[in-house]
Amino acid sequence: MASSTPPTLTTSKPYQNHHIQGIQNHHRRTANGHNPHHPSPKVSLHPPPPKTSTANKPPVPATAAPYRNPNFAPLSASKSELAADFSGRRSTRFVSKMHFGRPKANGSSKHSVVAEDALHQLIRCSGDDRLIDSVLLGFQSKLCGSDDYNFLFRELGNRNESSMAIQCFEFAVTRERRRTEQGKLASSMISVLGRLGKVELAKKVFETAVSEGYGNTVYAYSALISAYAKSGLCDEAIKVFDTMKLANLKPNLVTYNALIDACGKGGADFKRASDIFDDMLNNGFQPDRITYNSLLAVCSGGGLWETAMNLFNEMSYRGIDPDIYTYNTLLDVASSGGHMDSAFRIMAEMPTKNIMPNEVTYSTVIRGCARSGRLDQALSLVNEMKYAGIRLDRVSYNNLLAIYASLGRFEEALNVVKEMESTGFRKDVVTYNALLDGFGKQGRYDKVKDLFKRMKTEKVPANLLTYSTLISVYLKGGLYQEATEMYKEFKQEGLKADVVFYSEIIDSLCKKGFVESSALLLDEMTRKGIQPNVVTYNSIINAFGQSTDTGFTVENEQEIKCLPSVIPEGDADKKLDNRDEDRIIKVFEQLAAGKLSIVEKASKGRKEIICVLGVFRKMHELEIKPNVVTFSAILNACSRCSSFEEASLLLEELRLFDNQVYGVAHGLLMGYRENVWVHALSLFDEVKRMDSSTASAFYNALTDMLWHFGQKRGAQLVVLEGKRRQVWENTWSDSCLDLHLMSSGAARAMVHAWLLNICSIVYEGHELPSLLSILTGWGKHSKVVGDCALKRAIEALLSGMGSPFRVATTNIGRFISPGAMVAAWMRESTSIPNLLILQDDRAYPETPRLNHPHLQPLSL
DNA sequence: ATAGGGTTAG
Repeated sequence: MASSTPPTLTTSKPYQNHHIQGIQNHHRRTANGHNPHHPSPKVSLHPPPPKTSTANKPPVPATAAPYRNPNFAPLSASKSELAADFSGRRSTRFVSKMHFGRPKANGSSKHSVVAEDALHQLIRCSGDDRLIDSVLLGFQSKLCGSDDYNFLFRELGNRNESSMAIQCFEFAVTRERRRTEQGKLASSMISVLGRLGKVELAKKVFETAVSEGYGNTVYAYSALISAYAKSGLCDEAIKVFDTMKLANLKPNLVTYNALIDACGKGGADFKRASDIFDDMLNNGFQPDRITYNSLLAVCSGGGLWETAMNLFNEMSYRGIDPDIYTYNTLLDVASSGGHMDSAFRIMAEMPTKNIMPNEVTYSTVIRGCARSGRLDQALSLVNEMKYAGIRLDRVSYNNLLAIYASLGRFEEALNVVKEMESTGFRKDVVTYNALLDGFGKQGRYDKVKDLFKRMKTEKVPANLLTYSTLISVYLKGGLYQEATEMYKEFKQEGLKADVVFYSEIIDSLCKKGFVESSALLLDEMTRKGIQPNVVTYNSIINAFGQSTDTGFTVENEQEIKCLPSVIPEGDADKKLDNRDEDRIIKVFEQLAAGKLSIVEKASKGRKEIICVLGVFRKMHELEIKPNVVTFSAILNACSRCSSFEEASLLLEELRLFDNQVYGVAHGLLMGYRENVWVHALSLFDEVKRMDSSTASAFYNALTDMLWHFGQKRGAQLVVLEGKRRQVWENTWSDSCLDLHLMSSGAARAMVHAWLLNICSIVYEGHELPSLLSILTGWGKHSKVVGDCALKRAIEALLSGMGSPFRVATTNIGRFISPGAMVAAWMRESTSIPNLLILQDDRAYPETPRLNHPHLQPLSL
């Protein structure tokens, strides 16, 4: 396929990033691979045949077992890497997920009773180094070897006495003569520190051990790798691994497993993990269950559902039985990617394999349900869980109350809190943050203030998240005074802002229309050494053209410049240094004082595009990789442009970021549909690998943009392709059309196609169902300003055609008409089909050379 | 050496 690339797709790029290489690589592979392209993009107005999914069935091994079964999707498949790259999962996720000090599951500790004695005596002399040494001296002869010391290190660590643990370690290691025993002590100490998240201390112990001559063991290296893994420091773990090879030590299975684990916890691309896996195979190691479980965890971070399924199948092919970890991790991949039907199927399969779902299983799937809006299912799972005799733990409770709180169902949320407390769990910071967020989003500022006070009286310390939640709640509510107070308190507490903190403030300001102030903070965070990420940028790009009541001016124009790169570097630096200011405070105080006010609309548009282009420039400078959300945002921004010229400035950004996406968007926009359709299809293949809301958002953005600029037929083709791929998970039947997940452009294109289909039923002399209905919901998925109420757009469309559809009295998001009336309307006028058939404003004849046989014109 | 929780874009 696609060997002759049209010129639009080969334009050179300002910088080659992995993403673009990923796409190219991917295409090379799939072109020869086992996963042939969609056979025919022939457009039909009829619903596609039900998708026959093979993803869930284990492939049948072709012949006698090869070393690696070629039937399985290659582990090093670049498509996985691409999907991970493209989907824009948050990179900070794993750090926030860590919980250190989780007690070890296997309770078979090999320590002696004496060790427990020693522990208690040691704890009593906390803080007195000499006393500690004398206690240790007293026990020296009675403690038996590394098992006892391991116990001491771990227990002291769990009691927040890691410096005492290290003292014990030093005591033991200096009195130990045997190298191997010293080595064991060191590995044990390293892994204890690692588990506590004290990776720097672990590293120190390791380095000392190496220089003293007892640390050069595969165990010490593996322990350090694992320590980095637990802190999500994948790069560091890999560095240790490389050093290990240089030191002529052979990694073992545990080393490899720890390294793969590091990839998962560090949010690395799947490619990295699979390279390690390949290296492992090449060195003659057979992967075990933990290897696969760790690989599955990498999929979870990258949202790689297909890859996870392949791995799961590959496991059974190798005869490795899944365990509860396998299932829970697999469920995590499914649930976090929105594949809830698969999640339920897998969960139902567990008991048949004699693996019973536990509280982790349930909370994983419940969370997935909640995220994909399946509230009823989430709640019935909670009941199922209770019925099965699985007690809710802290995570489950917090999970559940967060679901209620986020829906504004506070009574139920508070009931969960009560139940949680009656079970013996006190409210923790997670509980409070969820409640604050929930009440805040509903504008219940009285409750927010109340809760925050309660938090203090109950001595639950507020953390970074608490403050960032509060600040953005107040900003979005226009309570600038309160936002300022919270920010001041946050600084007083000595908490450090991070990228998420800034991003949230930036987003809140954007949502209030203060795009330029946001750009200012973007500038400041960079200077303070906090790297903005793609989410930060996407917030600002999304804000482009979103009109709000509030514009932006400053009393002193010189004071604020939104285009950091335009200011000569030196000047800008000097400005900041001279004042040593905190711009957040400055912006907040201006807001509170009402000094940021409305600006003339015409000049606002111009200012904004300059500002956003400056933001793009900085994104390039920092080499921040855009993701599909960025692309959707750019396309949505195009839809908000009033002129083609303005839109092309934005499209140019798309081109600089990604030629394939640009090629498709631009090609369809310009009417080169026939030439780019093959590329469009392969782009849609990529998009379909993402979670469903990401995928539908992209389709929505692309169709809105095409529709906005008059390429209605192109928009329709995209929509039909999306429908074929079940992007919107919606129904299309002869009696009902469900548009509720679609943007207004996509929905309108869809309505045309659907009515045309109805028309053909009528013209063929068949009877229509007695009632036809079109569901719109509330149209929150369209980003086109002034066009954003899907319902209104559809209403206008339907009435404009003189159709008999009317809003249902029982459901304002639904248009209905008796089938007979629709049939009468269609028969009445011969011009209906012409009304329904969409045309592109710009269309070019097909280039004969690229005339693909499957690109036939749409026919009735 | 392996599993679930709270924060940012859509």
